[in-house]
Amino acid sequence: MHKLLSKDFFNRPTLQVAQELLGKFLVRKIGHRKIFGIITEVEAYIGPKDKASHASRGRTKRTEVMFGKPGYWYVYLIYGMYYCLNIVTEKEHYPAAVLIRSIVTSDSHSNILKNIRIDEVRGPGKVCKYFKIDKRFNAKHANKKTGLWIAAHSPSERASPNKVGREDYGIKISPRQIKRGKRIGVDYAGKWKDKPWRFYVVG
DNA sequence: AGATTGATCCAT
DNA sequence: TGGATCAATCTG
Repeated sequence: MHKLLSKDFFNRPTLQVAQELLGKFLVRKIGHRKIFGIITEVEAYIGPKDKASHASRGRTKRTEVMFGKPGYWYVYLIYGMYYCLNIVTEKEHYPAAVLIRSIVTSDSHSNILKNIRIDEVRGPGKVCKYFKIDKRFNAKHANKKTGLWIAAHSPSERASPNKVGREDYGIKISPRQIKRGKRIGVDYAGKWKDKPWRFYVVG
């Protein structure tokens, strides 16, 4: 089983969701192929007051999705060139989301826990490029029908489930592997710019 | 450090 | 309607 993360997972405090997303699998289905990666870096954008968040300008056509239901994608174009992927969190009408900044990837022939052929994709623009994500996903539910979702376990068909040392066991991130820091690229956000709402995996 | 690039938002 | 801005990335 792939254990697709559901609305209940995202309908919680954003800082908690953000940290728990580390180690989860981002999965993109294109035709019959699946691309997947393990989430290694995220940032939280929380509430209507957070000046670093697009939602601080209120409900607009663009930010509407952040005020919507948890478990939906918020995808926007930045600098006219790069897409950024967020997953909406918390209850409807409270604007919050988690930006997925980095992943590590491994194809189905690899064994992640054996550390064979792991590629890092660092930066939200590069994550979207790697997964072929664009505005079409904006405001879509994160599920298999959409073709883009988050799972607790690897979608690999090859690995055996529930065996330690196999991909399908999932990735356990210990608290000591998680670092916390300021969000990137939000120096304009006044007192909000220094909020330690970025989480990333080391080692 | 500078260029790139276009959707978005708000003040004309 | 115009123009500043921007949750980034690449090249020097």
